[in-house]
Amino acid sequence: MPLSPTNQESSDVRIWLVEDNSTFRKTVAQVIDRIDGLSCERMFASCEDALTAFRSETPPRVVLLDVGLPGMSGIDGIRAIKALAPETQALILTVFDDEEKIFQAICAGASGYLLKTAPIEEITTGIREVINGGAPMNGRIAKKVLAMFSKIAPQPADDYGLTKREQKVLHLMAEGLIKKEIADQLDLSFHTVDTHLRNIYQKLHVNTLSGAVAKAVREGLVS
Amino acid sequence: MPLSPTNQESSDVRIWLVEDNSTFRKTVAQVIDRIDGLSCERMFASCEDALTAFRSETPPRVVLLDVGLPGMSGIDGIRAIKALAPETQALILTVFDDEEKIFQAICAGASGYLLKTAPIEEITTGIREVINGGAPMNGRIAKKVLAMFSKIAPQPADDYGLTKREQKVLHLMAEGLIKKEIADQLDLSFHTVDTHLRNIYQKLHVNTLSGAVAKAVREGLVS
DNA sequence: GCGGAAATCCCGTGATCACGGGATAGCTTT
DNA sequence: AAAGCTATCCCGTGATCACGGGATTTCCGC
Repeated sequence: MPLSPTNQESSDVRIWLVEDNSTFRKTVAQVIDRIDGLSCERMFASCEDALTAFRSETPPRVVLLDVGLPGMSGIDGIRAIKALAPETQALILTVFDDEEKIFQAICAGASGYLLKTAPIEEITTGIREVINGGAPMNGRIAKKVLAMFSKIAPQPADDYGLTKREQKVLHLMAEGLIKKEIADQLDLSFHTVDTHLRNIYQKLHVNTLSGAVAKAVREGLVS
Repeated sequence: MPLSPTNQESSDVRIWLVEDNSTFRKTVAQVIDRIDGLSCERMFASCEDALTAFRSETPPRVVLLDVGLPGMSGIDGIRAIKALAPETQALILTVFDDEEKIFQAICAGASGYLLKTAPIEEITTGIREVINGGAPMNGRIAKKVLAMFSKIAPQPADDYGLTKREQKVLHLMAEGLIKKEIADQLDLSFHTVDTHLRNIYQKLHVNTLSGAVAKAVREGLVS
């Protein structure tokens, strides 16, 4: 005799699933439903269908998305879902583990990245993690995220020995001001600004204003 | 009767530990040694001591580092260790979970970020993970990493309706070329480049070349 | 097939820039 | 005290830019 007639859906964490492969979809749904406290409430075969539901129903706590969907991709799906329901945590569930996909998914607002090739329990533990404020990721994925991070983030960035004044001039140039305006703003003569600029050219090894500004912005020499 | 006289250190994964609190250091070492296949071979109270060993001995597979060490910090320690032994995986083990520390640690080359406040088993599972090519992170940390990532990375970025040709011109401008040079390179007349540039100014709402280039570089309109 | 956008080309003028020459004053380093 | 760097200022010239006018062709959508 069961302990309760099991009608506690109201307290279950609601989960939606977007996956075009019906076999895999059903398997995942079953696994989720078997977990206490989780309920795979809705399933969709496409982002378009899911978005319709997001527009008309109470959004779930968590949504699992495949990447390789017909029509709108899971990546774009995340973006759209996040726009409609920022509180919903989106988890990517896919076979792709290339940096490009991971990168795009994270930037679109994914809260985690699970691999279909992993044991299915990783999905349920992943869901638990994301509910607890975590960001579940397959180990290899996490490694790649860190690698990408340290790659894109830090430029030790020479300042090319620019003086304070030169930096200031360069900064205002990157704002689109012309020499005369900079001179006014810094309460200098036009000629002074001109001289500073010449020194900047020399130090940055450029000979045009656009080149200097581009280099400055690219390498973070200016705000 | 034990199955073997336990002298298989040679096949154990060697781990070093850098932690100034002697109590915690011994605890962690014990926990690690108790795990089959892991051996906490050396312990240090400072990065300086550890670095001496890194210079004279065979580097370990994994090194655990505290952040708040006297003398050289664990962050700088990672950088130094990675320079001496790029193959060694460095794990941060600390009480700090602020974005700045995490950020710096990752950029220094950390392979994971474990919290002292977490159950101690997380340390051993973390070591296993990193050995298997993963990047162990506390859930909250992982979340923060993703958040930072999507913040610093890429803006959806309007292209301001720039045409192909305009983009190309803008790109070359950001390389520091002058109109004449661009005209030559694209096999165009000077006047054409000039016209394109005017249209660019209009679309970007700027009225100087430097302003356009700065905007383009800042918003990723050009490579 | 007709309008519109994109891409191409042209002229001229006044503003701005790049860079060649300078110079002076203050401050640090030696 | 001399040397070196920074910051400031000045002149002039030729190159380049910004922008006001145009113009023609091609291609795409309706």
